[in-house]
Amino acid sequence: MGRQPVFNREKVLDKATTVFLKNGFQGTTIKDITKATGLQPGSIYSAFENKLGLYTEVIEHYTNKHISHIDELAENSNSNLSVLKEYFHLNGQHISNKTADAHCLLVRGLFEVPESQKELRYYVQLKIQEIESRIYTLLVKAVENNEVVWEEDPVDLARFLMIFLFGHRVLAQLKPNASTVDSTIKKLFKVIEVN
Amino acid sequence: MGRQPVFNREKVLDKATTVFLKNGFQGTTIKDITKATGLQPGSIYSAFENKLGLYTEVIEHYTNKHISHIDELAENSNSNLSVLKEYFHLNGQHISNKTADAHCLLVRGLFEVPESQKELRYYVQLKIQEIESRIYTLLVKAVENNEVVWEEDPVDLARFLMIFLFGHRVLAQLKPNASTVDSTIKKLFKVIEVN
DNA sequence: TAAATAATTGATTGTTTGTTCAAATAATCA
DNA sequence: TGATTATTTGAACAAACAATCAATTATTTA
Repeated sequence: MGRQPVFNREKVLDKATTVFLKNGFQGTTIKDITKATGLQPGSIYSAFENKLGLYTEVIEHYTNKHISHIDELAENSNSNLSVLKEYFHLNGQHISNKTADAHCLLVRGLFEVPESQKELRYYVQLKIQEIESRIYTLLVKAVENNEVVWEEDPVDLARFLMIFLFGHRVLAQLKPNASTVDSTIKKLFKVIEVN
Repeated sequence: MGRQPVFNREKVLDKATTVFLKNGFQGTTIKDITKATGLQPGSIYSAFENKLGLYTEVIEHYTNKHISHIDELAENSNSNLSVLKEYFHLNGQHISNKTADAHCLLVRGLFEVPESQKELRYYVQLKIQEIESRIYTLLVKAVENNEVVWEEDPVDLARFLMIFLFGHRVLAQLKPNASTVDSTIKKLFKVIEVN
């Protein structure tokens, strides 16, 4: 009974994502959100409780998209190594794409979600772990299929790749050109690949 | 003529560094600074112009310390590779030290200094380049001395190591344990080292 | 159609923020 | 010592902020 929300929640989250991606959590005002979404403050607060509630939902939205993207890549390929490569190269293209906002909500969240927001911090860390575990699974299969050489625990290699991904997110802020980014990724895989 | 400032500028910068390191630029209020330094708002504004001026000087202060630390390491060693290793391992120890604030002002600055603050953004990028160029110089010498194997341009390897350093700064936010961090660094050097 | 229910509006609120400035204070120099 | 010059003080200010809520509007159900 009663009215249904007049706005499309997905679309609002997409627009809010863009704003948070550009300005971060602390750098984004409710006014920014009202401008971007066309919603009034009251509507935002009624739908998302408060700024942190909106931000949390934006992070969920953003991350779920990202993770299902990885899963899609994995489904449409029979080589585990090539899935990893493609994922890294797509990320690389993204961070060297000058027109896009090459921030990462999760990495950025790690820096600016204060210690006091324990739940949200934990959530961000959990989502990063989910990405790492996808990489781990792909690596284990790749080692089994002799696509990758790694004598030790694949957990370490997954962590190694994550550090590299993190590093690229920071590098993104330096607006590197695509060829530089691409060559660093190639070097990374040359290290672990069976040739 | 007239009074001299009653406070020690270095000490004030050190205390302000701690605050900015903990809360970031946007997360730090002048009140936080007055609490940490014991200075009144007026004194801060008289000495540093404004919040951004203080922050800029804090970044200078912090980075100069960091860079002279690298230079000291280089002076007190005759193996260029071991200088690099030590630098990376010291960084690794720092980010896995639970008691320390393992943020990095420069990396964090990249994320939260807004595009509009062009000068400061440029300055942060410049300081990062200074670190990269130290690493580059050490690498060139290490390759010359056959401590490191790298067929291609050392510029690429320096960039590769920087990405790794960046990645560790992000990893720091996940409070990794020291052994994990240490093993990732060892793996990194195993890749480039002559054995 | 009427009553009930829920979302939307947007001016307003109470804080918090960065910043200012006139008065007070201390150091310097002649 | 006295005059000058600078810093220090901290209350006060305007602007920006997250959040609120009574009034309004629209939708749903009976």
